[in-house]
Amino acid sequence: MADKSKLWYLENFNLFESIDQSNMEKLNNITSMQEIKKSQPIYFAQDPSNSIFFLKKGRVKLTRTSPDGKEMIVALINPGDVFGEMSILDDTERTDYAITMDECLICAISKNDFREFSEKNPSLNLKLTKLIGFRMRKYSERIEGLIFKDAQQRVISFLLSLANEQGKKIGDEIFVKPFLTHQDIASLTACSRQTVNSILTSLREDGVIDFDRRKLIIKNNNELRKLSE
Amino acid sequence: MADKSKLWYLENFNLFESIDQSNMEKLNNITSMQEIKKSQPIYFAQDPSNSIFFLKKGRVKLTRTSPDGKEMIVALINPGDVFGEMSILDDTERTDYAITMDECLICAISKNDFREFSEKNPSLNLKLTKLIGFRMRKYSERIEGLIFKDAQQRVISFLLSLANEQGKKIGDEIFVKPFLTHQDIASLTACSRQTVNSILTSLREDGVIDFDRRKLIIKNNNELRKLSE
DNA sequence: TTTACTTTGTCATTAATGCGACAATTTAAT
DNA sequence: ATTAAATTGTCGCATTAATGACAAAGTAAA
Repeated sequence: MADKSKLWYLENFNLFESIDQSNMEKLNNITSMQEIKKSQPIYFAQDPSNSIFFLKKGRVKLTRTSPDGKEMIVALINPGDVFGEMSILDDTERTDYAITMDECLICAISKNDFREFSEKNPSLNLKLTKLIGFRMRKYSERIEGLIFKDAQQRVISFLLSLANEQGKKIGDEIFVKPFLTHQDIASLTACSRQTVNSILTSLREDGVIDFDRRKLIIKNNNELRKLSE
Repeated sequence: MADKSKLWYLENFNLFESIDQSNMEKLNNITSMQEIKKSQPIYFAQDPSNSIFFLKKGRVKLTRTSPDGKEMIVALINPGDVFGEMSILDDTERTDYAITMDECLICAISKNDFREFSEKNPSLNLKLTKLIGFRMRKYSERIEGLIFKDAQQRVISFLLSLANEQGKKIGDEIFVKPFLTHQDIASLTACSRQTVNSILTSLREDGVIDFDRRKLIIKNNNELRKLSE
C-alpha cells in the first residue's frame, strides 16, 4: 500500500510526462526557469496568484501564519512536485507563503498560459484533475488527523509518510536523512516543539525508531503503523 | 464581506442555473429524482462513488467516523447545494457517510453522464472548477481553524457562518432556527458536547447571543466576530 | 579560535479540554 | 396520558499538551 501509493504518485503526477515533443517545446516557451537560493521567498500570502510552479530541484515549504504569529506548514514540496496550482481553480490571492529550504530550480508558468496550453492538451487536463483530487484527499486526511488523532499519532503518521516519500529501505529498517528541525515537525503536525521532542525520545526509548542529528531510522515500521491508528 | 460571500455563492454555485432550456431537458433525462425520509442514508463510506447529488429540499449531513466511534461532521448540505462531487475528480470509494436530516428531495446524476454532459457545457465545467476551488478553500480554512483556534473560537466561527447562511436579520440581531443539537455542533467544531454547552452558556451570560431550544439569536455580531479571531 | 546563534533536551507549571456522572427538561413513541 | 428516549445543563476530576525556563550540544560567522 505504501509503495503502491508512491508509484501511483510518480506515474500520475509528473504532470508533463506524457506531453509529446512538439508540445513540450511550446511548453518550454511559456515557461520560465529560475534558480533560487536557500531560504528565499517564492511568493507571499496576499500576492495575486497568477502562476503555477514546478519544482525541479531542491525543497520548498508552504506555510501559513496565524494572526498571533504561530506558523503552520501547509506542505513540503519535493522535486517533481507541482505547487501553487490553486491559482488555476481560483482567482483569489495566495493564502500561503512559499519559501525555499535549499537551493532550488523552479519552473514557473503563468496561469493564463497554462490554461490555454491545457485546453489543447486534454491529457494534461486529466492529470490536473487527478492532482486536485489528490490534494483534496490530502486535506481531508489532515482534517481527520487533527480531529481524531492525538499528538503522538500525528507525529508518527508524519514519520511514516516521510519514510514513505524519502526513506531508503535497508533490510528491515528505513533510513531518512533528516532535513527538518523539531520545530518544523511541530509546525507540520500541529503541536509544540517540546512535544515533538518528547514523542521522538519516547519512541526511541521503545526501540521503534532511532535518531540523532544526522539520521532518522524507522526500526519497526509495523509497530509504528499500529501506534498511529 | 459576509453578505458578499453569500451572494457570490448563490450566483456561482447554483450549478445548473445557466443551462439553457434544451440542455436542461437533456439533463433531466440523465437525472433521477428521489424523495427520501428523515434520517435515511444516501450513501455509506466505502461505497463506490459514482454519482453526484443535488439537494432540492431538506438538509443532509456528511459525516465521518473514527476507528473508535467518534463522529465528525464533514459538511452540512442545504437546498441548492451539490454534494458527492469528489466522485468526478476521483474514482476512489466514498470516504464519508451521507444521511438526511429532514425529509429530502434529492436529484442524482451518474458520474459518467455528468462528465459527458459537462464536456458539452463548458459553462458547467467552469462552475464545477469554481466549486472545487471553493471546497478546497473551505477545507484549508478548516485546517487553519483546527490549528490556530481554540474551542471557543471554533464554535463562534461556526455560529457566525450559520448566522450568515441561515439567519434572518431583524434590526441589529440575527435569528436562526436551530436544527442542530449541541452534539452536532460539537461534531462540527471538533470539541465535546459539554464544551459546546459551556461555551454557549457563557456567551449567553455575556449577552452576545441568546438561545433556548427554539431559537438562537446573535445579539452582538461585531463582538462575536472579534471573539472569533 | 572565539563568539554568537540555532537546535535539542528536560523539567515544572499551567491552561484547555475531555470524560464520566447525574439531574432536569423536552420530545417522541406507545 | 404514560412511558421511554434524547437532549440539555452542571459538576469535578483526569489527561493532554502548551508554555517558559534553562542548560547542553551543535553550527555558522567573525
